[in-house]
Amino acid sequence: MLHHSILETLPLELQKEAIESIQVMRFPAGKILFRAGEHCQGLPLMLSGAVKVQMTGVSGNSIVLYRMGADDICTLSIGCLMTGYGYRAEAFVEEESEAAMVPRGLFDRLMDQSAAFRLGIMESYGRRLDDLMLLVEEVAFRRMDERLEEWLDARRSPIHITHQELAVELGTAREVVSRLLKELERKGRVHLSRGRIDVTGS
Amino acid sequence: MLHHSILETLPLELQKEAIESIQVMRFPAGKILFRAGEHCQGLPLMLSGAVKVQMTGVSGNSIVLYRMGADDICTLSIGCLMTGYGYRAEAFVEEESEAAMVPRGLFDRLMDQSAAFRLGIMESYGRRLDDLMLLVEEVAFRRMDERLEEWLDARRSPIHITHQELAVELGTAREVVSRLLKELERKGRVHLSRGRIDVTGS
DNA sequence: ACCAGTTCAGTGATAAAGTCACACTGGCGT
DNA sequence: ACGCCAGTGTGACTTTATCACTGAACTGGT
Repeated sequence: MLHHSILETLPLELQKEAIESIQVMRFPAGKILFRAGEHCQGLPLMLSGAVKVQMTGVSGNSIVLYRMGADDICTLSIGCLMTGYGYRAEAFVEEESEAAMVPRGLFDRLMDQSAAFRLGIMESYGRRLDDLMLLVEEVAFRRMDERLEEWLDARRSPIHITHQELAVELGTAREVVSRLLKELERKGRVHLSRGRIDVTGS
Repeated sequence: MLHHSILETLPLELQKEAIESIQVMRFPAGKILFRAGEHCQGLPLMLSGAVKVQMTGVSGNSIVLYRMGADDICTLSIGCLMTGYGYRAEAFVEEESEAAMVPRGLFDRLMDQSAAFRLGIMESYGRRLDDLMLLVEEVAFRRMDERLEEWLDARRSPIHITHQELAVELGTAREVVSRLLKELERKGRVHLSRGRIDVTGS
């Protein structure tokens, strides 16, 4: 049930407890894992799939902060659990995912007794910190046309996405994305249709 | 020697080891704790003072990411230690600071044996994550004039800072700060002189 | 006190990005 | 076939970023 997750590396005794007290949940694509303001219901340790975490500003604009994948633990949930404050961001399941929901007591015991688990936690934190630092730099200083082109080049055509969704990926306005894409189409780099972008390598 | 730091809460045995293997260092204001690209020389656990962490983009522009204060552990250093990569940011001492430099071995032992220490680490990580998420939102969506006014209102006049330094605080260009400040001066909100801003409440 | 060098600040011109308002269009359900 | 509406295109305007340059304020040396 625990696949190849970090939980498999636990000493047998702990593993037994883990299997008893952990609930493995399966989330379909499109599901909302949590919303801003909600309180933490347990610590998701991702076993498979992909979840994007995004935040909505006071202005109503949103931006994708980072993504979680297998073996990531939701660091935001740890924070909520510790402080008792609600989430500041929201999480969407992008690909069907499985997560082990670790209860508080077990989390504390794992932190206490498994160096491998601690390492996993710190790696998750490290990745998040890194992702966010890079994002700050991007948003603060890089040009939108460059960022858009990189984003497009990083996936395989055809890309199924609306301009609005793409704007949230980049943290900008829908109109900006529409205009930049149109410009790329004029240059022959892409072909646009409703909800779809074909990148024509040339 | 360890003041009121988290290290005081350790069981006696560990505290003894800590006192033996930890070097308490004192950094004068202005000192550079580390630069981008450098490798980690030990884990600073702040005992007092204030350190700002900032990052420089490829464009050459810089932005202040967050600040560390008493009882913060440098999460960036943990990351460097774990991964072996160099720092992605640089750290400047703002106020004379003291930090306990925790060697790798002791860090592992503390993580293993002290729940309080683990909690401290997770709190530091949580604060950093929070700071960065808020910053992303600010930089991506908020107006510069508002952010500047808030920044000014959050300190007490007179403020000794150059426009360039203030631009790094906000993650923008020096000219933008100069123009916005001039505008505020026209409105009678501030009085400007070289390296100094007087906020005239009105 | 004067000068040279350097840092800091101000500003015009222009480009990029964000905002607001509104028109158009492709696809879906009835 | 029609209406509906999410998705897209675009003009007009504002805000922010960038480039290039000027001048003012401080520094240290003579």
